[in-house]
Amino acid sequence: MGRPYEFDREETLSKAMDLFWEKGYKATSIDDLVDRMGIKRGSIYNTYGDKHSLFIAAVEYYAEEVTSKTIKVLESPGSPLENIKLFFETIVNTPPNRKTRGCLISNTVVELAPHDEKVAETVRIILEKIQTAFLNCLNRAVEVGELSKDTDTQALSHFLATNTHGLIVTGKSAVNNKQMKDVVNIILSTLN
Amino acid sequence: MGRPYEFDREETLSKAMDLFWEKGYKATSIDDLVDRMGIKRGSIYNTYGDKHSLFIAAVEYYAEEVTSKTIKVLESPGSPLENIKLFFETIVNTPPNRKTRGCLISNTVVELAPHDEKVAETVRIILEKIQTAFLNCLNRAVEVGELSKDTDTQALSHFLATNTHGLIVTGKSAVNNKQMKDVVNIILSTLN
DNA sequence: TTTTTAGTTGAACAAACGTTCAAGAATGAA
DNA sequence: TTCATTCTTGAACGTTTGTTCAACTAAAAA
Repeated sequence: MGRPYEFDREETLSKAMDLFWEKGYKATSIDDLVDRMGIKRGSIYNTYGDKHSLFIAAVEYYAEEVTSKTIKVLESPGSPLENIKLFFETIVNTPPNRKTRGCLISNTVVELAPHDEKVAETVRIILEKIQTAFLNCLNRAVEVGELSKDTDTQALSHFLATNTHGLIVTGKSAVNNKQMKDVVNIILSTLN
Repeated sequence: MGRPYEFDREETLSKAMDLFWEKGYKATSIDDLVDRMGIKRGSIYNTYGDKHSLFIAAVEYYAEEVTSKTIKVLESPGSPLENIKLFFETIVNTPPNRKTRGCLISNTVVELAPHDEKVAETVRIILEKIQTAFLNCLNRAVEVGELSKDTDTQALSHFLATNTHGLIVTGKSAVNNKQMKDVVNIILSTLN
């Protein structure tokens, strides 16, 4: 068996995720991670491998813990269009200090994905899940009669995914909430 | 007087801008800059100051050379709504290898602005210019009767700015063009 | 021609970087 | 108790990082 871990491997991964989310990949050093995770360098390498592997693990953990919970709103019972509204309201109502973090996935698409095929692939899978969640939600809206039968749900789902990115980036540059609410109203007005 | 420069200070700044645009701030080292700019370390420091100052100069140069040219489409005579259509078509029709670079301003908003007040302020001014260009264009659309008089052009301008960010981020993750065209059609459909 | 000014060059710097590793410590199995 | 296994620890590694600087070189001014 050998000596057992003295730390919770999920808890420390969650802390690493938080730090990467806040600072990005390049700006986060192993020293920073040691401080935040509360375990020594050796334990990080022994448990998660090198920095790159740890980052990918963090992104995947983010997808499981953060993204999939956000997506659940779209899958919940009740009015699909109301769910989409809630989804965007959640983004807009993120507290200012959290808003500057944006979303680890968007951040990674911008910072790392263009130069790192492994990361790009990891992120692509997650983005596809989000877009599929929008699509399913829109298709259900058609089914329950909230959208007309000739709606191009495929196109609309891409539109909503694009606006999700857009709002998250906008939110990073300390924009006032009224502006973001206005934008959300226009997004929602396209769903008729 | 002293010894004259042996290089064109604007040309080398343009090369630095290209590299920061491609790789981001943190991932670009002084060595990388020496290679790309074709001048020695000392000349870089002597001419532009440290890495941070050079980066801000590069962002400002980008605003002058790239952003303001893109914005000019919105200000050109003729149909304002047609100009907006051209603006978004330019984004969608960016060749794939260039598309992964995205936009230096968006990239900077995501990577650096949240942790660097100086950079954040530089970028904020540029974002405001873009948004104002949209606003002016929309107001002109109202004037010439392409939009009804009760249009909330302020809100719409924020919507268009958000979608610009969204499309640029989407374009970074090697998405197919058909999807982006679909999104642009929906964006344009909100202008009635 | 001499002096002053100012850009060029390459070596050098300390600090920060990601990574490795041998020694120590805690567990279950023999 | 001894052994094998495996996590913990802290020191150490070689690179890469951003930055500085003294020596050199080219032009204009005296």
